[in-house]
Amino acid sequence: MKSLTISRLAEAGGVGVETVRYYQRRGLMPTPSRAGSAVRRYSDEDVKRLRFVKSSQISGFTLEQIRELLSLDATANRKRAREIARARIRDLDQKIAAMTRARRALKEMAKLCASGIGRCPIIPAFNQA
Amino acid sequence: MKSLTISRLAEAGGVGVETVRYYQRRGLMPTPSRAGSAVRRYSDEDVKRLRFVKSSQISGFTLEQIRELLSLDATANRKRAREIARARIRDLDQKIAAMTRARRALKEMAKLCASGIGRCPIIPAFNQA
DNA sequence: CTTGACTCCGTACCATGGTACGGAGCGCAT
DNA sequence: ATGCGCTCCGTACCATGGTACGGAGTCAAG
Repeated sequence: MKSLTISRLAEAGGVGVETVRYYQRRGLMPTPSRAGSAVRRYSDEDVKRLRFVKSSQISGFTLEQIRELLSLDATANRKRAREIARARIRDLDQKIAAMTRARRALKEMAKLCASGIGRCPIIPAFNQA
Repeated sequence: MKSLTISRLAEAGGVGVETVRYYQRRGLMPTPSRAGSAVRRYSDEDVKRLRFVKSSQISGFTLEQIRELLSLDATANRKRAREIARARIRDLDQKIAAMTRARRALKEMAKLCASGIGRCPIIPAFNQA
């Protein structure tokens, strides 16, 4: 079960060893007991947890929000869990909407820019999109 | 034309005065000449520029990337402008995809969580989505 | 049983994106 | 003309999310 060293865990999660330690200090990753040995060992569950942290980060969540989401996995308070999930979904919807507008604006700018009429008008493209 | 004080500009852009000054230091906002007076004045164009910075930030661009995008507005190098636009669109697509997956996972978790079977399984929800 | 790689932990340092502070000067209304 | 609030500028400080360093200990292959 717990067979990975920290460097293997980090490798599997696509982060550095120092980053894993940082996540431990922030309460995002466990610090397993040393179980007789002098080194701590990690499981595949820990790899999944680490990957969860990474993908949540790409979605723009702060480490604190990710810590909160992870705490839901083990919570008995379903009401709170659903509230938090709803709040994060709202955040995502707003950001996705902003990015979709930005994407449209960049496309529009590239088109006008290619047409060769005047300059590459990025500010109006955004402020209208 | 240039009639706004810095505090009016900041207000119109929804940021603080110190933030505008910071953007000036970072080359994102102009530092207009004092034109005889002791205070610098800003135009509606500057307000638009400031709003552009703000909305680009929500889309996850760094200030450096935003500075680059702003520089396109005045550039004659259309090829470079289109390349940069394409790069930023790729960034957006990746982030939008990640966020869409995260949204689906949160929805799924909320559903399972509401059903009352077992816990609120957030990690598997993400790692499958 | 040594040697080289890895672990552990504390602490320091870094970049990004601000926010706050403080002194000096200016400008407008009373 | 005087005061209140704003401006200007430099500098300091802050939170977030790492990254680096250094010393002591450990493990495992030769």
